[in-house]
This record gives sequence, structure tokens and C-alpha cells, in this order.
Amino acid sequence: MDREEYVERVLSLVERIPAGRVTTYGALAEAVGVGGPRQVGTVMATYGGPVPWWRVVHADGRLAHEEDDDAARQHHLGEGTPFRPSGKVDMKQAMWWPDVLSAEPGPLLP
DNA sequence: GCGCTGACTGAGG
DNA sequence: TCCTCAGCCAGCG
Repeated sequence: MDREEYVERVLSLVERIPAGRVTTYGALAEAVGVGGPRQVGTVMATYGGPVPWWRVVHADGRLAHEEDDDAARQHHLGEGTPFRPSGKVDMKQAMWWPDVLSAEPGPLLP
């Protein structure tokens, strides 16, 4: 697939993350099926503006991009995302695994 | 074609 | 918990 389509799939998955839940770069990469976590990171850094980027976190629950760390925390608090005392997201509760089929843009879903 | 860079990850200390 | 290191994959000079 070309880059545009890849970007579109990643963003569409991020949009599907329910409020109060999060997913990881690696999970998104796996759901799309192409590239790796870093590729997803690049996409988010470049095109992630319009989507709820704060719901995409590191594999261990740390919030991405420390400069916006505070803004992300506010969003999560507002959505009721489970946090650990350490200031990281509680991945056991908050992890949302993307539905692989959702990454398909075509009329694959009934 | 080549090297650098990055919103990553997992293992080890 | 935090830090480091190696592996990884694309985009961009």
C-alpha cells in the first residue's frame, strides 16, 4: 500500500480508540500489518494532529512526547483513563487492542 | 545509494 | 523505577 493509505489506516484506528482506553505504537503497527512502531510514531508526529493522539502510548504505559505530557494527562483524567500512582497508564485495564479488520478501509465489514 | 534521525520495544543491570 | 543498548523500519536530505 502507499504511504497515504498507510497513514489513513493508522489514523482511522486511533480514532476508534474508545475514550478512557489507550493502545500502543506496536499494537497499531501490528494491526495495520506493515512497518513497525517507529513508522507509526513518524505518522503520528506528522499527521497525528486531528486525532486523539494522547490515547497512543508507549508499551509500558508512559505517555508519548513529554512536552505534551501534561495536556495528555488532562485528557486522560477527563476520560477516566485508569492511572497508576507512578503516573503511567494502567495498561492492564486501559489497553485496547485494535481490531485488525478495522484497519481495512474497504467494504470488508458488513 | 548512504547515513542520520525518530512521538518505539524488549531485555539487562 | 530508571538508564542503557541493540534491533528495527521508513522518511529525508
